Amino acid sequence: MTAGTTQLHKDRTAMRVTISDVADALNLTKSTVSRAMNGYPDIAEATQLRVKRMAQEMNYQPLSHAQAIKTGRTRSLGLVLQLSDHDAHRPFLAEFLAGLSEGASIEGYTLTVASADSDQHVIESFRALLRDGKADGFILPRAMVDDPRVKLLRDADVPFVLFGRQQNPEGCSWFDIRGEDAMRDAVHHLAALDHQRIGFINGGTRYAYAGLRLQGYLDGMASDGLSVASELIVEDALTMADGACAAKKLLDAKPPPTAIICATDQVALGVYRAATERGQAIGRNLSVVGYDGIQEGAQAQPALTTFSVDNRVAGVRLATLLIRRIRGEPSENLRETAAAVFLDRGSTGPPMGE
Amino acid sequence: MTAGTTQLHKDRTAMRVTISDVADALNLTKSTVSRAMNGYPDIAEATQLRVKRMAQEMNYQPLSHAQAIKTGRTRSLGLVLQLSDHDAHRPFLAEFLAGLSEGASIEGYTLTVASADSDQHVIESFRALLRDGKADGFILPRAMVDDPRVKLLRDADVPFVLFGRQQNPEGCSWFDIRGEDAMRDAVHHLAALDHQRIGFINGGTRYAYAGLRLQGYLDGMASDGLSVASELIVEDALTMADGACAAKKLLDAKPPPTAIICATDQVALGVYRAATERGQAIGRNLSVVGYDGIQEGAQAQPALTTFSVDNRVAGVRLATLLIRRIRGEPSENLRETAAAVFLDRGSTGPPMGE
DNA sequence: TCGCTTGCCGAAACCGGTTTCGGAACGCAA
DNA sequence: TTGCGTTCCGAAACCGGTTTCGGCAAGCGA
Repeated sequence: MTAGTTQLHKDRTAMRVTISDVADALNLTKSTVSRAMNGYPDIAEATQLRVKRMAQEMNYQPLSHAQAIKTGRTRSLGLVLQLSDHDAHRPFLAEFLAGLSEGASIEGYTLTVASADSDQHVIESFRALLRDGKADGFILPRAMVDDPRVKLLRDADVPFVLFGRQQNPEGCSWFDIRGEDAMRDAVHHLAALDHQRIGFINGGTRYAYAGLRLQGYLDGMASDGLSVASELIVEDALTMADGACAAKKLLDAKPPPTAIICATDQVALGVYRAATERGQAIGRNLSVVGYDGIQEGAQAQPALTTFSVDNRVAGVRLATLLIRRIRGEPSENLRETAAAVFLDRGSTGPPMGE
Repeated sequence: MTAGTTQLHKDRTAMRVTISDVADALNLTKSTVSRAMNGYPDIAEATQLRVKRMAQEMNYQPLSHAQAIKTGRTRSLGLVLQLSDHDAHRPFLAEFLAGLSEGASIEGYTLTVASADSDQHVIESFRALLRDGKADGFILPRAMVDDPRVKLLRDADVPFVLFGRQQNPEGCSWFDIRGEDAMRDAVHHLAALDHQRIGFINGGTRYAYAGLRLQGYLDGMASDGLSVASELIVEDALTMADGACAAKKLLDAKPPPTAIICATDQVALGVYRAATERGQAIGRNLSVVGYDGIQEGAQAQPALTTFSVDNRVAGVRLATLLIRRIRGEPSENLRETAAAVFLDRGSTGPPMGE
């Protein structure tokens, strides 16, 4: 009785099954069980099987912090959020976290989250988490162009994975969405509608994605035989307000663009605002394409045509990549990209001759 | 040389200062150092001081997972996010996390985050985190009316704190914003503008806050001598769409309300949409008051009058309360509430006689 | 002066694992 | 048979802490 097979034991450690329990049950020593569990070659295959089966049966799982004391690794992934970041990524955070913790838990890892409000504090967080063995490696959200986190962790030989790519790939692993492909596709989409003057509002230049997306836009324009006008390109727009401001500038060009591609949905919504203020009808007088797939875009009038990014999947992939990295796979084997999904909604249409 | 005082050690454990190092430096045994650090009474006060000073000087900090193996506690706070939750709380998440990890790190704790997509999985996450010593206690965001998490953790005698209050307070600690006061103040604000027919759209009834806010609304109406019309109250609106739907229902009442108080900003923005579709001008034909202080409210036209909640502070408070709870303080000493801050913006005005 | 408490600390066991080392048992060739 | 190399596992040390236990020395009263 009392056994409470799956209860949240009141009496703490009372009923944890330890490695010794398993060893006793098999008439082996704990050293043998340990080596069997960890796949050491000097254990007979039959024994290894017996041990693993029994462990399964007894529901034994080694205590991560007990192994950590010897191995130094505690089966947890570190994530340091940088808050001074404008709010752009906040809507993604929940899904991203869900993905990370899902990917982590599949392999028996957990996720440790810290936050910091400056580059300096991010570094300090890394150090503290490592020092205390609270993280075996790190996920770096929002890869930056000259990322100080990368420099640090690479030099220190600490495993990490980036959400986003890196110019100098040495020692870097990553998962990323091919934003450049999306921008190129956006151009094609608009060109197919007969747009000629297509503007581009890019995101924060400190982020690695900006360079890629700009290139995608340029490639698209070139491959469609469209000429690129420098006055139709604005860089470094982060917020909705930035987007509105940039849109005004673009709409003041002469001739103005008939379509604007935005590196982020936030910015695209800013374009909505600016255009609406000028009495331009989105999707008719002005076509807009965004990127990210944030919810506000779906609710805008008309719904924003955009490329949606699955941040949950990104989290899952990043977690599994990091775990493989921690387990010793070389970083160059651990690089993945995926495509964004085009959502053709209401904010594009053929250009209006006026 | 090479010492690399504060480097992110490449060579792993190589240079960690252990309890034995401190003991050697003082010509004491590690048992003495341990007891001194933990304030055992059988250590001379002078010795305790010497030890602590030396520890400070040598930058010694016990390895949490080394102590955990004996004590069972690992100095980390658990947070299990429930994703099936509609997206309402997502914008808050970043600030909330920042607050939590800030409050945690002040006391040398870290934050472990997991996620789940059902009540059942939440429970399993709790269990897994406890089992592996990944959490000494839990923060429970979004207190629910009959919260299964509370039942479980209370019975299991695991420390936890709620963001939100609980009807049956036994064993519960919490931090909460007094939404009922806000709703009451909203009524007063509108009554002072001469509104008589004031509608109320409440949030999800499964959440603990809904009951409180409704009561606040009712109290406010009563204390201002206004009569409450049941057709002007809608419960259980979670999303913007719900808000729009509820608003339509209210506006169909005869006579319709001249003002609507919403338990959340999300819902208030839904009211915006519904009202605008009917050609009602917010702030003129219809006054609206929200609650939460989300960013979209500030950008709406006109800016939404609301009560802003500081989720970062909430996180800090919750973390420190939980740590005190873990350290043994009785739960009834660990209950705090704070006021929301009224943001008088553009969405309210005197009722228009028509 | 003696015995007994009390204050303070060291010795050693312990926590739940990992890892090194050595040796028993076995197979096989000489 | 002996000798030798493998295969496989047990014994024991170890990781960095905590905690129990016991003993020494000082302090105290008789």
